[in-house]
This record gives sequence, structure tokens and C-alpha cells, in this order.
Amino acid sequence: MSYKIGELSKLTGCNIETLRYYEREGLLPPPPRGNNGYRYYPKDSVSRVNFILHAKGLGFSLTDIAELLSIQVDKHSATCGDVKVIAEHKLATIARKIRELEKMYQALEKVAAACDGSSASAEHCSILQALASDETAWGR
Amino acid sequence: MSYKIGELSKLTGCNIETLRYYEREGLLPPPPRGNNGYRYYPKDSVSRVNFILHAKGLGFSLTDIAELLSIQVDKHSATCGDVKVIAEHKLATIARKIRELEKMYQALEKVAAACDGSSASAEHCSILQALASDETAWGR
DNA sequence: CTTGACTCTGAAGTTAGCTACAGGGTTAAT
DNA sequence: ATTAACCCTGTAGCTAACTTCAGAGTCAAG
Repeated sequence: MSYKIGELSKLTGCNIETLRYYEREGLLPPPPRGNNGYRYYPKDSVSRVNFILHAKGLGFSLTDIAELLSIQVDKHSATCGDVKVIAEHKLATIARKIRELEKMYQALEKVAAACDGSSASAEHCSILQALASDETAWGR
Repeated sequence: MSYKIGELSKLTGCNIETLRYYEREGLLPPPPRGNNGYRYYPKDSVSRVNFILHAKGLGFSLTDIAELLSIQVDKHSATCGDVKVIAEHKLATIARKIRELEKMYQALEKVAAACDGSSASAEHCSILQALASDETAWGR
């Protein structure tokens, strides 16, 4: 079984034109074509497209995403060391993003808390001030 | 003390033109001007700019960021409820991003591990396959 | 007091990432 | 066998987020 482009589009929420664009950009492997010239996508294309969409929302560029998707280890790979270098670099990037989001989360939580119950609070508070009161704040 | 635009640019790594652009777009409040017309930024502009740059790297649009920065609680605010609604919505977005990054991290860790020591491993592994073996994977 | 590095505004140009045609063939249900 | 809903390619257009440029004023070291 396989999906036509419109089906893949509906399953992923990704526009048809965008799917063809991703193929041109090398993010989606060119799927097999029928005699009619139609693209027939294997089922696992759904996860691949979803991965692309999620990664985009996390601030990765299409180039980054192509690199993430290119990371593969198999028994025939002669470039195991290279793969490991790339993977570890990406791991560090992801870890940094997680830490930054956690800082943002805590700061925003603090702002929201200032809003709670005690609206009599005389505190003036913004996400930036909440971050500033943290020794791990952004910038100086 | 205050910074001229070139100093702020160097301290943050943000291009001068981009700083003026952020001002036009309402992300940076218009700083006080000297008699010469120069912008003189207060010291805390550095954290504000850094916040913008970091948030951008985490997949927030400039519009999102403006909204994040607009979230403020103070004793004179008549819109405490509104602030709370926006803040909680952003908190949910951030929490979702953290979860997605953690999934990506674990999947990529798995790929990197397949590379370790036992290069005799017959496993073929990519970040997508590592995600697929997880019940919380992206897509189906 | 000049010269090189800085700043200003306003407008035009660029890049990434889509998105929308135009013009034509295919499929499937009535 | 018609017709609405698909699919194809190629090209052009769009938005967000910068970036560059032209033309002119300002500052600071020697």
C-alpha cells in the first residue's frame, strides 16, 4: 500500500505544493511513480513528513533537518566515525535548546504566578525580569 | 550609562540594521535619543536583544516573541486575567516544544549508541527508525 | 581641522520557505 | 461518456526576516 500526494497531504496536514517542494529540496526522497506519473508514497513517508514539520517548529532550518535525516548507522556504513561526530553535534544543539526552553518556562511560570490570587502584589514582573533574577539569565 | 547602537550590536552579536528593524517591528522599545539623533540604549537592552535571538532559535516568530515580551504583571494592570491566559498558552507551547526536543534527543542518542564500540552491530538505524520504535513517535 | 569611523533615514534588494497559477493529462463515480 | 476531483510540470508570486545602499550628518583621534 502507498499514498497519493493528496492523501499524504491530508494525513500530515502538509500542503501538496510543500510536499513537492520538500522533494525538490532533498528532504523527501523521490517516491516511486505509477505509469500515470503519479507519486506513490510508502507508508513511512508520514513519519518523515511529520518529523520535518515538528523539527521546523523547533527552530531547525530545512538544511539542519536534511542533515538530521541523513544521520544513519548501518552495518555497511564506512563512515561510522563521521556519523558519530554529526550526531553528537546535533545532540549538543538539542540539549542547549532544551535548557533554553526550560529557562523560558520557569521565567514565564514566575510571571504567571505573580498574577495568581494575590493581585494585591505590588510586584512588577515581566518574563525578562523573571529571567534576570535568575543567575542563568540571557545576556547581562 | 548607555550603549550606542554599534556597542549594543557588538555585545549581542546582532547586526545594527537588524536592531533598527526590531525597533520598527516593535520588539525593541525606541530608546532615548541624544541631541545628535543617536540612539542611546539602556543597559538592559542587552538581555532583551539576547532574549529575542534565543527565542528565535527556538522556533518562535517575531510576532510570538513580541507577545512573550508583552506579558507583564504589575500592580496597575487591569488585565491580569488576560495576561494569565496568554502566559498559560505560551507555557503549554513551550512545554510541548521541550517534550518534542526530548524525543528527538533520545532518538538521536539511540542512533549514536548504535555506532559505539560494537560496529559489528547488524542494526540499520536512523533517527526516524529510533523514533518509530518509541510509542510516542511522530506520525504513524 | 581633517579624516576615518560612527550614526541617521528611507527605500530597495535578498534569502528561505513556501504558495499559487497556467495548462494539461488521469481517475472514478454517476 | 461526461464531469468533478485528482495529479503532473514549470514558472511566477508571496511573506517574514533581514540586509544593503544612497545620501547626509556627527564624533574623536592626531
